[in-house]
Formats: sequence, structure tokens, C-alpha cells
Amino acid sequence: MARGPRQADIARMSGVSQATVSVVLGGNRAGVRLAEDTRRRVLAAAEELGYVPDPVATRLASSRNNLLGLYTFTATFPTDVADSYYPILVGVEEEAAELGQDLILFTGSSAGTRTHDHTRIHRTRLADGCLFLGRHVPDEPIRELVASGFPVVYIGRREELGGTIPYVGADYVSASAELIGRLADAGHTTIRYLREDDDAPSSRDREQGVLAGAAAHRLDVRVDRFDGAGLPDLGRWAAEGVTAVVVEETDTGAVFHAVTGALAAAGMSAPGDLSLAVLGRPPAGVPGPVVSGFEVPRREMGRGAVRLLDALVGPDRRAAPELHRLLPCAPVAGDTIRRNQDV
Amino acid sequence: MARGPRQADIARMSGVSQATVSVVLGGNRAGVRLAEDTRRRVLAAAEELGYVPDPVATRLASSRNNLLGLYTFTATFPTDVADSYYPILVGVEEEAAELGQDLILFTGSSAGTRTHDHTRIHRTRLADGCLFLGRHVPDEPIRELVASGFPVVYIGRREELGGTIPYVGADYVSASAELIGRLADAGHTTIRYLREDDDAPSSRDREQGVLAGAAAHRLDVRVDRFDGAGLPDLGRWAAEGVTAVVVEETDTGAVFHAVTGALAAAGMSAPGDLSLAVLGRPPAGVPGPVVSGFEVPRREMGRGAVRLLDALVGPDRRAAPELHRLLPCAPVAGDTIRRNQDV
DNA sequence: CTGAAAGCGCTTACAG
DNA sequence: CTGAAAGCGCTTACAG
Repeated sequence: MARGPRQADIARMSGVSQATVSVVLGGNRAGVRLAEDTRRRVLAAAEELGYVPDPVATRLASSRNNLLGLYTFTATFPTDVADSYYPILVGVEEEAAELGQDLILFTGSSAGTRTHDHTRIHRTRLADGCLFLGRHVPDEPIRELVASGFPVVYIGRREELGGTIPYVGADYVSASAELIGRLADAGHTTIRYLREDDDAPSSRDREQGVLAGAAAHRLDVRVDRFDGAGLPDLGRWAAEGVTAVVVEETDTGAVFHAVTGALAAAGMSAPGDLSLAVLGRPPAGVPGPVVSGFEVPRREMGRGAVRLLDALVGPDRRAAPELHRLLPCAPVAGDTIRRNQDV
Repeated sequence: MARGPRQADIARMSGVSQATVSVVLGGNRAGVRLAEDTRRRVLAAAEELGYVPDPVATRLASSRNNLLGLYTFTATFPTDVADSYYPILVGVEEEAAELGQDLILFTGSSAGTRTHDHTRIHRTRLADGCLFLGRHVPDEPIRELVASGFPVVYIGRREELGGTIPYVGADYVSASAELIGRLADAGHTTIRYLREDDDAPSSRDREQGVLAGAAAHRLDVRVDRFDGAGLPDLGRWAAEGVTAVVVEETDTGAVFHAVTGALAAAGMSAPGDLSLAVLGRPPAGVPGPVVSGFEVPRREMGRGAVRLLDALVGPDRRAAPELHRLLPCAPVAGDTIRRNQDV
């Protein structure tokens, strides 16, 4: 493929060395003294030739490229979880654009084999640093990346490598506890928490918050795991005195759909027959009243992660940035919690 | 930043030259004969050291990087136009993943100055080729890129550079004409087409299709441009005998919202008082009956564009791919066209 | 069968 | 004040 003009061409044209061209064009970072005349000749030649630096060569020589990676641990772009994925991507992209960084998207291997992932993950080195995103994340490749000094930031809290990996996440613990508090305030004492049968930091944090809230308000909160099959037995729960159901929010909305499905199947509705709350927002397009819950600040998480990564990439070890941030989740009052009359 | 092991380290470890390492690790493209033993030693050393090729160096030396660019001509990631942008991105990413290509996202300058854009656009050279996306596209930088032999594909029809730029678009002309045909079949003879006051290939194609449909069915179709201020005067249109309104679809949905706003303001509804059709799909979340129109195959456009770009990037000039493709738009019957009784 | 050399287009010390 | 050199980590002819 035919390439454009390079520094050597400018050098020839303006009668200086290629290195001088580099200095002039590089904005003279090193503070070298340059003859004004030389500078002008070089600039004129560059302009005339339509010179544009080759980013690959620049990167190889200087090891900084204004390129930030985003590695997502899914085979392909999430389409079924667009609600949760896109806002993050928007935040990431916004902040990257503001910082003048380009973005490179990596996707996990479809095969999902260790070796393959291993190779792919190392391609992130093309960028100056990389963001990682995904409910589940393989430990090993990241360890190597981090060990080699490559800047890495997670979107979402992570515990890997002894909690040393930088991240920007959401404070699910506080938000979940606060939601239980709202239920307590509404007079509910017997509550069922339904979560997915799948472990991830975001799941652990929510459960921890639920249990903390229960303890703080001396409530009877039982935790059930939804195994994906069948519908929750709402009738039995009611018989056990349950007046409010809290469901975990995940990107697929599986638990939420299971509960609303069970409600519909039983001819029940929220909050008429049962108070309902979700630890986040329900899936988009759900009809009916606004479900009580809280916002997950995905866009801000994306932005914050980029800012942190940029700070980590920068050579200037200024005031070391905070390596672990948990963003607050604003409560959504909603209309699905009603006062419990049994109190 | 500390880097990982390189070929030189492997060479030292296995007692061969760095060049031999390159040959072994490169899968021996050149068909060089290698001692099986050497191959094994090199591979073993690479494995032990956890070697991963530096993609930047690879690209500089070989000019192929398995990296495809996507340049979007907006200051930031479109959030208000997510409906139209995200499906394209999904298609692009899916196909890229299938082809084993990573994706690099470039955004236009926020400043929007010529020079700045010019510089940024050339950063796309980091990739092996680049997709371009945007309603409006500056001519000049693309020209240079194409002139230098850099593979470029547009998403959406483009006329720049004498129509030589490869693209994958949607066949708005046929789809728009077909929609007018549906209106004609329903007995409408006096139709108003409301479009944005903004020129782009997609707007021109729609208008052309509308006019072609009108001519084919000998209808009275007048074209109005919506200047963004105020609401269309539905009352006057009705007085002029208009029984159906067709609106352009654009990523912002501005025209559509103007018409539905005017309908509401006039206490009217579609199709009760007026038949309504849109040249595409209405903005998401619009309540009421399904609006008659057609699908825009955004995801397929994304996929097709990636396939085309990949073919262009590949060194093997096999059966030259079709450089210009227009994908069909499936009709959406909808419920907003009713039989015109005035016939 | 394998090594030494040149080169991709830059940046960054280091000499003058 | 500016040039020559080395080097970033690879690939690709080209010698042996």
C-alpha cells in the first residue's frame, strides 16, 4: 500500500536531518534550541507535503499512543444486555474523547479456552492501558498483564490479586442496605431476597447489603437462589408471611422476569399483593408501575474508569490517584413498595 | 513500563537468531524449511517466557495488524441517537469478532476544525483499514486516505470522490417508493412528505424514492422541509386535501416528533384523522399503534461493511468484492395507514 | 536448514 | 544550534 510522505521526505526537502524534522514536528518537547528559520522551513515543507505522522512508528519509538483499550469478557458484543452495556460504553467513550484518547475494543475469545484468551488478552498491549469489563474474569492473564506493569482498570469492583487491581465500581452494599431500610420503614418484617445462582462481586455486594440492612432493622430476610428453572413459589412465600420480595438485578434480568412471571401466573400484581423491589433498575420496556430500586451509575463508572486509567498511563506520577472507587447509586422511589398493614 | 519478553529473549534462550524465532513464531509463512528440533525449542522457550508479539512492531514491520477502525463523525459517542448507532456497532463488532479482527474506535474532533479532523483522521492508519460512519463527512481527509491506498469503507451510501468510495448502505430509494405505493394502494392521492432541511445521501435517496413512487402512481406528493422551528400546519394541509403524511426518518427523529406533536396539538391522531408513515422506523419508545414504514438493516450494514473492508485489506486480490452494496429494507406494515374513503 | 542485515518511521540521548 | 547514531520489536529478502 502506498504510504504518505515521511519525515525523511521533509528533511530532504528542507535540507535538514530527519532527526531535526522529528524535533520540530514533535513540538520540541526536549526544549532544544532551534533556529527559527529552520523551524519555519520544516513546517512549510511538512504542510506542503501533507505530512501526517505514522502512529505505529510513533508508538514503537515513544511507547505512548493515546490509545486506551476496553476488553469485554463476552464472545461478542452484548446485544441482549445492551441496557447495561451501552451506557458504560458511552461513558467510556465520552471521557476518552475528552482526554483525546482513542478507544480500542477487544472481545474475549468465542472459544473461551484458556490459551486463546491468554493470547487475546495480551493484544491489549497495543493500547497504552486497558479497561476490563465483565461479570466473570479469568484471573491468570490479568495477573501477567499487571505484573508486567501494564496499566489496568476494572469497571466494577474486583477482588483479584489480593484486591490490588484498580477499579471503579458501584456501591451496591450501601444501596442495597438502603433499599432494605425503605422496606423496613414501610413496615415490612418478613422479606425474601431472590438472587441468581451465580457468584460475582456485584452479587456478593448486593447480598451483603441486604443482610446488613436486615440486621440493622432486625428483619427476617431469607435469601433464595434462583436456579433458572421454573418460577418462584409465591404462594408458599405468602404462606410463610412474606410481604415483600427483593430481586437481584443482573444484565439479563433473569430473576426479575422470573418474579414478574410468577406474579402474573398467580394472578397477582405488585404492589397490590406483594411489595417488590429490585437492586438496580428492572429490564427496559417493563410495563406497569415504576419498580422501586436504585440507579446504577454505569455511565459515570465508564467515565471514572477512563480517568483513572489515563492517570495510571500518564508518566507523571502526580498525586497518586485513588485506585479503588465505589460510586453511589441514587435511590429510585418507584411505586411498588406499599405500606404493610400487618404491622 | 516494563515490557514482556521479546523475540530476542527467546532467541538467546533457545540458541538461535532472532530472525529464526520470527520465522517459527510467524507460522513459517515463507515456507522456509526448519529443523523440527529448532521449531520445538523455540516454541518451548516462547511458551515458558509467556511471549506475546508486540502488535505495534508487527504492524510497523509487516503492515498488517488484524485491527479494523471505525471512525464516527460526531464529537462524542451518540447517546441521543443510540437507537440508530448501537445496532450498527453491534453488527460491526460481531463480524469483526468472527473474522478475528479487533476494533478500534475513532471519534471526530469536538472542535471540528479542519486541521484537527485532518490529523485525527489519519490516526486511522493505525488500523489495517477503516470504516466511516456519519451523516456528514468531510471530503478532503478521506480523499488523502484513499489516495494513499488505505482501505476505506463507508457505512451508508456516499458519493464522494466521484462515487469511487466503497460503501454498504440501505436501499432507501426502493423502500421509499414501495411505501408510497402502499399509500396509493390504500387510495391516497394527496400526500405530504416532510423531510429535514439538511442534505445527506440518505435524505436524497428517500426523497428520490418518494418522488419516484409518486410518479409511478400519479399521486400528488408535495415535499416540505422541516426547519426545526414550530410545528407543521396540519390544519392547512388537511384543507389542501392531504390525507396522508410521510415523514423522513433521521437519527434524531426530529421530523417524526414534530408531526406527532402537531397531531397531538391539533387533537388529532393517526390513522384516525390522518394516515401516517415513516421512511424507516419511528424513534424508540413511541406509544400508540405501530407506525407504518420499513426496517433499516443497520446491523447487517455493519456486518457487510466489515466483510467488505476485510476483503479490501486482505492482500489476496481474489474475486474483487462488490464495492457498492445497497441492502434491502423490509417493509413494516404497521397500523397507521388506513383506507382513504375520499376516493 | 539457519544467520546476518536491512528496514518499517519514528524518538531520544549524544556528539559536535 | 543541528546532525549522526542507536534503538523501539518485529518481518522479509538474502546469504550462506
